[in-house]
Amino acid sequence: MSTPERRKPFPFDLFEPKWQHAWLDRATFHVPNPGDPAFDPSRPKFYVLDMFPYPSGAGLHVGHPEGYTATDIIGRAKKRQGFNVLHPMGWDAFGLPAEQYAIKTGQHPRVTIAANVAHFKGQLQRIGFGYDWQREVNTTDPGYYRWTQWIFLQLYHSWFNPETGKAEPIATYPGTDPDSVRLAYVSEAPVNWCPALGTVLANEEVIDGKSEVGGHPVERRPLRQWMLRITAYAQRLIDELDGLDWPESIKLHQRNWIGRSEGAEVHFAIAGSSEQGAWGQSPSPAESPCSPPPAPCSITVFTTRPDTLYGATYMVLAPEHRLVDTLVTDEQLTAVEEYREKTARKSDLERTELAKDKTGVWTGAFAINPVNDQKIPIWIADYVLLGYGTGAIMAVPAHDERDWEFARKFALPIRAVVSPTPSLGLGGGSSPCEAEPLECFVGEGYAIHSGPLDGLPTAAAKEEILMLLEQRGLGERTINYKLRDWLFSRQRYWGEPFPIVWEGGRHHAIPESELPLIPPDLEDFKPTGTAEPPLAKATDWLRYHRVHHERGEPKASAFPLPSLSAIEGAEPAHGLATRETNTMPQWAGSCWYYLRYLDAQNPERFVGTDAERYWMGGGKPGGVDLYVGGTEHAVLHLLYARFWHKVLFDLGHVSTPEPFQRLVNQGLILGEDGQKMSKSRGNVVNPDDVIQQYGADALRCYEMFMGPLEQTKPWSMTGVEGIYRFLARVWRLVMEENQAGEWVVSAGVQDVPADKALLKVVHATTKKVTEDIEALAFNTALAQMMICCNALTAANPRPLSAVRTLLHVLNPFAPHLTEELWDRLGGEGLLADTPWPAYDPALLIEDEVEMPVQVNGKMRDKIVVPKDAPMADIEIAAQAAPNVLPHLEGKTIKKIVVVPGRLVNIVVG
RNA sequence: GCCGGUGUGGCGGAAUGGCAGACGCGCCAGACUCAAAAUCUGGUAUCCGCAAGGGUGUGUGGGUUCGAGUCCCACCGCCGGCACCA
Repeated sequence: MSTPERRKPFPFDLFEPKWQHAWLDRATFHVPNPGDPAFDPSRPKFYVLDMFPYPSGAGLHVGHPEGYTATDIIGRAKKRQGFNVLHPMGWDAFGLPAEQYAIKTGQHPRVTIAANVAHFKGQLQRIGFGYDWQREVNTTDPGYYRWTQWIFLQLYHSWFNPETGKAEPIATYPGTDPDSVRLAYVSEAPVNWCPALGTVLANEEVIDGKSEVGGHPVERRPLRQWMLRITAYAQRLIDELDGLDWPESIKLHQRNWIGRSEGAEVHFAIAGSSEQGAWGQSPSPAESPCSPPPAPCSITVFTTRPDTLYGATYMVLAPEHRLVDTLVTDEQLTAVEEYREKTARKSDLERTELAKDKTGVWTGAFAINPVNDQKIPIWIADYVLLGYGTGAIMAVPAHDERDWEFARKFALPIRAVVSPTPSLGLGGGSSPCEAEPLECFVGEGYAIHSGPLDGLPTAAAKEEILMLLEQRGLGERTINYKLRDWLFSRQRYWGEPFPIVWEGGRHHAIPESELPLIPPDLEDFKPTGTAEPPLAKATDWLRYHRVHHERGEPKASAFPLPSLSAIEGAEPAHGLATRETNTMPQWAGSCWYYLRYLDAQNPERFVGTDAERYWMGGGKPGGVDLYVGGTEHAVLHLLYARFWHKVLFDLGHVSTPEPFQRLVNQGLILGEDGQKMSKSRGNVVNPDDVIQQYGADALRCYEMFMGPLEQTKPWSMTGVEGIYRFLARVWRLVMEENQAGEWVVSAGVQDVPADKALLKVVHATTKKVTEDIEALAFNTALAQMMICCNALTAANPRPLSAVRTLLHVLNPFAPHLTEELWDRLGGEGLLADTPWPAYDPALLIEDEVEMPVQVNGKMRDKIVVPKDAPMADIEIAAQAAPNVLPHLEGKTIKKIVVVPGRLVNIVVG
């Protein structure tokens, strides 16, 4: 015989779907835009945003609902507190994860994505999230990526004007070669090529020499690629963090990633290539045949310590440096070539992680240290990176760990020029001292053995040498950033095609009227295995036929597009032009999705002006009031989105300089074993199973009760049961079973006034929950509601008004249960539409207060005194307390500290 | 190596410089039950004590203060990130 399933403590399986449908049918969480008939301009706006998911085949894991529940609680509470709440959701569906999944299953990504989106959406709806589904976006929808392509064209048609510090239309560029300054440009630089994935990757997508997706090896390879000039915004991306309410750790992370460092570029003449001795002889740069701007006979280095220039005893170029070929002597040619080949074969991993042991070879050439005319050897070594600074350094082994190591290994001279203390420098003067220091000193101190700099503290020495270098044209102040331009093209099928055509080796934008540019419907969308993108297989699509616009140029065009024929003098209608076959990276769609939500259906613009001003407005730099997501996006997504937003802001398309005002990172949820959840560990918790067994409200409340939102914390199934029991107690507060086994409203709930103590608990709960939601302290809000529930359970009869208040404040956490009980108790309309309760602070004040009494800081007894008893009375009562007396015996009272309403401390000696 | 975070009962965690351990889990006892589950009630840091009460206690060691989990200094452990960026 089959055992009937044990009866559930409350019928969540029946009422949860019911209320989910009610919210959908009534569009409870739809919010109108300015201009819509239902729009209420008297309400303030609140834009609360989740990081939208990749709809992968695996479905949601319990990490997703953590942040999503937090924002849902905020959104539901704010709505009931009188805000127009925008809380949307969408799908980040282009890119590698989706495409890899499609390849694995052999189905077209369009098909798998549609299925995955349906799956994800169903899961989210079963948790009861109050999203405005009328604003749903999908980055792979032509109506969406049309505008991703449009934004790319804005980048393509713009340049960063250093004078104004802003992006401007390319037409304002005074130079002759606009292609050299566009924010979207083509580069031939070496890139991270991943053979297994068949694509290049951004620096950020390569971890330890392996691809972030899949962990495949990555190698360096020169390829023609689209780049976005994010480095132009480096300074603004640092500076404008200041106005944002982000965790300091994330701001710091971004600052470090951008990696600003102040220093100098110094020009070193190459010995033998021309006359040298610029320091003492020719103060005027114009007179020197070999003076800067750097001619081929000099090497420019970047340094943050120009004050150590006198200690530069050799020089190192990156092995790939352009000048190596011209510098190398015949004797050293073989060694250099061998070394360069060996380096090229090394993976990034070998070059950095494993290779703490320095390697390098001498080129045979010498440079001249411009301050003392010393001949110093020029080496190549792979500890110098081509991509940073000028790809060349002056080596100061006495004051740089890496140079020190290298100099020791190859027996190069080491010369101390900074002393940690001023006294050590006294005897030194300017006399050369070749005695090698015993250890490397990288800190700041006082210059020694440095001619005119001697005795100066490091900061002043830097200033002095910079002045001298600049006077003589031997160097200049520079600021360098670690941040590189953003490699923006991928050799994959599943991404936005570029709105670009090639003709005679040159690129041109297609007109906006031709957007969206839809990719060809390839049957075989797998990577080609070569650097040739899959789109190149679509021969028909590839051929570009210029569309003649009978109705003239499209209206939204911000800048007149150059005519192809005008530039090339060619006849484009004959198929001479071919489309760009690269596609955009996954990040493209997520760079601006928060803007599309504002006006998701707009066919005319990427976002309507009024909608953008309203939802992003509020007088702060960032428009989104609260953005919740994981730390894994601390630099990539958040930096890219800020960059695009600033470009759009500069060009006048959006009204704020920053996208996200307040950012909160939810913490990682670990498995029950305290380990990171993963399939291989078998500790993955599926939210569907939790809902099946305990209901959506229990899932939501447990995720919030686990601990502080931002903290990493382990899952516990018994913890879920604890919350489940709490929800069941709330249910039984209102409902009981009759003899037929049906749930009916309990006779214990009566319309009677609450007594004073109960009233206090209820109002204290309203206060605490209201404040804790604001502070995102959901765990303590739930703890208070448990206290309230326990107090109500003990009350007989249970006052209806008090029960209702608990339902009010519990509603954002457990929306289904509270909606059901609200309905059973005869509440009007949906609880989700009901105004948030107020509390009366007067009810929280006690007539009498209990005060602990300490003697010398140790708790001894407690006294109860009237709320506003005079200090003197309190002191007397405290000294008379039974458990205090023995501790005062034989001692003299030195002092009595009375903190009104808190405690008394009697100090005795 | 550098940067950030974090250390509180058996567990998750709570605590504007003012009663450490709220709330929940677990455990123990009791009620209900023929019995169990569920539910309800009470207890539960640790040591001494029959108890009243007392000693100790928020990673370690110092300091500031009438009073420190909280503030300051120096360490230690764990977690995360960056990593030859000149």
